[in-house]
Amino acid sequence: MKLTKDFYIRTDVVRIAHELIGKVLITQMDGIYTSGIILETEAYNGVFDKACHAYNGRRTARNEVMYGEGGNAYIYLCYGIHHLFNVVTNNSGLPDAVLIRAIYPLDGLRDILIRRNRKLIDKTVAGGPGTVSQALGLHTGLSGKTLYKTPYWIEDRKIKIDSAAIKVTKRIGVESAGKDALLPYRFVADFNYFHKHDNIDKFRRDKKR
DNA sequence: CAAACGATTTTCT
DNA sequence: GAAAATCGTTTGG
Repeated sequence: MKLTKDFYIRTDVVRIAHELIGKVLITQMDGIYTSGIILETEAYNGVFDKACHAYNGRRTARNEVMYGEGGNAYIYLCYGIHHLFNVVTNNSGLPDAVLIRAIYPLDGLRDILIRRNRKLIDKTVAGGPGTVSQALGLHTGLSGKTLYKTPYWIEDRKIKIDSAAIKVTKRIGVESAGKDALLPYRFVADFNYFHKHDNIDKFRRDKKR
């Protein structure tokens, strides 16, 4: 079932980042349906978090959507090349977000491979925040839309993950955030946890692949 | 208005 | 493992 407002507007962004592991991120646009199981996330704790775009209340045209109500997506361009997809959380005025850093490709594998210019599904197809967006067709032009309907949303398909299989670490690429760079805000499940899953097919909606 | 800088990925050695 | 690619956003003068 599709996640609704009550999931996103909660105040504990770290908990939400943890809970998003194992949920399914879906895009549907131009007649193409693609999805993946969320494998890796990072929490960005609003104005208190030096690694967050909204640290100390910084508010610009780019990050404005972070200040809106939880349940919208914040997509921005990183390093001039990569489109990074974030889930905005918390209530209006509290700019928290969760960066989706990796997925396990689930539906629309043919289209995902075409978008990524690859031949086979492996952990490099959508194993980083930039490649997640490329695999699912996400880009900055889609920033600020609601996660309750197309072109993108998140579902709970009741995929069970052993809690011991979710690693907690410091975040990637935020060294300049001082002591905040050490916070345990990153959650990771291994690609192979699903790739070797006996019954992964039952979680697919696109049975043809 | 100029310059530096990224919540990264790919390629080449 | 190092280095290039690449450009909108932010910052400084």
